[in-house]
Amino acid sequence: MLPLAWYARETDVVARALLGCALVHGDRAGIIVETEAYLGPEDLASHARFGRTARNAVMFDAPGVSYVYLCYGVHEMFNIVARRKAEAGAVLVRAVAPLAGLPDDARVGRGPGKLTRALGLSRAQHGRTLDRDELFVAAHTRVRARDVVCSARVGVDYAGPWAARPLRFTIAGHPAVSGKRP
DNA sequence: GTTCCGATGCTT
DNA sequence: AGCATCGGAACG
Repeated sequence: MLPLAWYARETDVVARALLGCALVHGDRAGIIVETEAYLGPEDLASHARFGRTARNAVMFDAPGVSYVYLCYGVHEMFNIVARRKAEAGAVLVRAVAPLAGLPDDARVGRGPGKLTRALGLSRAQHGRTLDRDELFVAAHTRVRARDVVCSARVGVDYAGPWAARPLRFTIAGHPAVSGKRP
């Protein structure tokens, strides 16, 4: 299990480091293959851009805590608070490959809304520290630097200059990465 | 194959 | 009003 201090680094560094790690919820688990870093209030794509609100408050608190919210009224999104000294920061987990307790089908964890459904994550897990048997992240597979692709984040075109920043991290060519097939 | 659109509810 | 999405319908 990764200790809470592991998340107390720059948000983009944590986003990259989460690739290949196992996200475990109860008896279900997936290997993280896609993440996005959302920086502090200056990041116009981040929920933190409006400052601290009722929804995003945990982003401003201690690292290693889950931030779960409902998107488009339909999908639960699972984030992990991660930052060093910035005012706020979180990593959106966008895709996992089945590891345990899931159908052996890359599609079930492909996309941020799909993975939360597959792993049974919802706002019930919001604000939980990731240091309990029930919900945690563990080191699993080492991912080589040349197997990591950085690109622009998905669905943030409104964010002006921040939309193009390479803050999305994927394992190159992995079948569970969201989006179109290459 | 691509593009378009409705569902659905919470946030500012 | 708009959104850190998804799946199905419509179209070529």
